[in-house]
Amino acid sequence: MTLYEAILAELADAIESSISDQSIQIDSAIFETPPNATLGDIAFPCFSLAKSLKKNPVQIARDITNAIHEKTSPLIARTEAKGAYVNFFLSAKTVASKTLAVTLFDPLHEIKKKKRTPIVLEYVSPNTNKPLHLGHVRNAFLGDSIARLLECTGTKVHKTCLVNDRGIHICKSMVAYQHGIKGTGLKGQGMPTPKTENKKGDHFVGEYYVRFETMAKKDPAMQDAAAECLKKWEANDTRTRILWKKMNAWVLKGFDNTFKELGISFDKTYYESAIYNQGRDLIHAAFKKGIFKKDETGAVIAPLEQYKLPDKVLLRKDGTSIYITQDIYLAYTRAKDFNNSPTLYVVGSEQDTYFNQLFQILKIMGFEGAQNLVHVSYGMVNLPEGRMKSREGTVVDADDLIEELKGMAYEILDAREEKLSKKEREKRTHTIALAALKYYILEVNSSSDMIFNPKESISFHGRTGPYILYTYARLKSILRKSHAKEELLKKQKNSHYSWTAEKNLLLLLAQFSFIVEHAAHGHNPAAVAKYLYQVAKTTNEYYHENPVLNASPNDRNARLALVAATAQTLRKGLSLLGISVLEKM
RNA sequence: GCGCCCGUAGUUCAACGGAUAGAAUGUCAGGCUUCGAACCUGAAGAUAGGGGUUCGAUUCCCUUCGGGCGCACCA
Repeated sequence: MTLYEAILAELADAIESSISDQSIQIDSAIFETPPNATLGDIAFPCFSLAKSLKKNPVQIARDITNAIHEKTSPLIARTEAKGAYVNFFLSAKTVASKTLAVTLFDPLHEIKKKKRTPIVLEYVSPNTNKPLHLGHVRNAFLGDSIARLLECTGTKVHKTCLVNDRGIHICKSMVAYQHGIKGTGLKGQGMPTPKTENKKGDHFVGEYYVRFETMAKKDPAMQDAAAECLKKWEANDTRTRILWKKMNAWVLKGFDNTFKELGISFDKTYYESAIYNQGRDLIHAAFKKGIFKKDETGAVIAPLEQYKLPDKVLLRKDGTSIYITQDIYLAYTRAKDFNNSPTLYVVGSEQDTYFNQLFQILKIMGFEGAQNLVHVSYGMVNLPEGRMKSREGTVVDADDLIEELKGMAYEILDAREEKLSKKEREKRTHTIALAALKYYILEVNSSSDMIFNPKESISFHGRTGPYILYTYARLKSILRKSHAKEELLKKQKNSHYSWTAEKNLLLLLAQFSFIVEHAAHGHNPAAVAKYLYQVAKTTNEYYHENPVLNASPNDRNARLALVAATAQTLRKGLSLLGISVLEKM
């Protein structure tokens, strides 16, 4: 049980003991936060009791309020009935001692003690023909944050990536690269490389992909050349394979750099080229059992009409495999690799139908873990003018975006008096830039589409990552100037907090583990992001009004403890979003 | 055509079926001799239209209009 749940449970007990019908159980989930802090700290709506008690909910609220008094629980300072609501005003002192006892030490201690089943996560899964773009960035941040959330609840997460490193799209880059150059040796002496062009490998290859598209518009033979290249690749043609390997290596090296910049890592990477051909036996076996059918052309299909899904082709009429063939195979492989752990696929919502098909097919094939596969579907990132289209050059490149944000952070840092070492300046610009981007993306509910306006969207003011970083840095600054010992602050948990300003912040801090657990369970980093903004905003309001260092000695220590607890919560919460903090900024 | 998703301040985002629909940004008006102004205070500003269900609807159902995404022997 988290701290906040314990508080709610205590209120639920108080309500239960105040009503005559002892058989009624109060579910703590129905407590609410009043729309306005002046109404109370926690609200209990009485509508649900109206039926069982056969009374007007307004009257019930009045009765409960009359029956609860200060002796009922040390947590409750007073109660007020307002309409059908019982509004609880909590004792600041009790909330403070409960909250600080937890947050000053380890805010998430309670929830990480539970033993939970390990989980496999698949995310990002890029193609190796062009650089990563904003869509991949959303995917990467979501997957990474979901992994962090699950990990902090005590769940072991195996982060996996499926690299789509073969197919016609890669062949297009290869064809464009070779175009017009005949007779070069196997090692490609004299050909441009990322090194000779001084370009990141994925950008280098991506340019050839773009070049292919422009050339193909004028010369239809290019498409045939790409198809020919794919055939050769599948036939294991040496020259083709060597070039493919070389270009893939460039791209993957580029990806590594970008992932490193983004702070993303994987435990295991699967390559499509290594598995794409291996699902056929599974399909054949299932076909023999009569689970799948052949259509009139001879292709193997999964009939899914009874599940209200479109039928799905599993093997081409020539017997070769397609994308889903390997995904089926991968499900079995991964189950073996990770001991049948439940699997989360973090993939865009445009593939909702595809994953319904995949999971249904695995189910009818009798795949053991089929019930434990979840498509974590996230919305598209659109531009103000619509969808990002690589052919029209409207994609937002991940590397460019990071550089632009770093530039903005640098300008602000540069405008300050403080002289920084090169290393420190780089650390700060990077941290601030990534905080802005991660917060901007994670703060939106993941299932929603979002619009990204490159010119206006990212700012460092208001509801942003840098705002929260800034709040943290100021808190740390206060703590530094106080010269207070940590041990001293930890003793402050029993201080007398009686001011409403502190209580707002304390109540928020009390909710931290509660919020985190729900966010982890719901695969929903946005809940944490929103919460952290609330904490930062409340903190700013608080120390703007209430001096800490210049307060009376008793208040000073109590307030310093609150500052320490808040900083701790912000740091921990940000880390769940993959955002690092700065002690100074 | 069939299926899924979405229409909330100028803009970008919130709101377990619950109290006066919240923020941010932009606009306007204020606040640095005061722990860091990447901050704080205040003002104006919104549920696409029409029906229903409910004590109560931004939320659920029907419908109209407007967007997006699927319905590949592409990956």
